[in-house]
Amino acid sequence: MGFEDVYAIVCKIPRGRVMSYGQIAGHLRQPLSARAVGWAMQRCPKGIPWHRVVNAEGGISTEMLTDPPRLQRLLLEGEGIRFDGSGKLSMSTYRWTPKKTKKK
DNA sequence: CCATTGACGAAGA
DNA sequence: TTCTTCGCCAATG
Repeated sequence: MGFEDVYAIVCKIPRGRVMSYGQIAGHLRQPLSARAVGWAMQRCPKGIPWHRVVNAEGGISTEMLTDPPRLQRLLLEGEGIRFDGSGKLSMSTYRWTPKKTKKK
């Protein structure tokens, strides 16, 4: 499983929706590789909607790591996503489930 | 080859 | 509910 697979899925996430690292790993048939997905995202090439990837709790994992800080949240809010008082979004509301690419 | 780390996550305490 | 531990994958020293 190459990072290309990860990027391919991320690119399919529609505007205003999100996916978690573990969810993406699951679609690559490797539900235990959430961390590897995170690694891939950290090195994601430009041009992909990286901000639509959040952790399983609906929280932002890049809060203090972007320039400027909280950039991811700003981008998501710009797509209409609302955050609660804990700085988290509702996964049940915004989670996106791509079609299973039948590529075993 | 082994140890450590990291945009993760589920299970325990 | 919050904090800690452990497992997993890929990359690095």
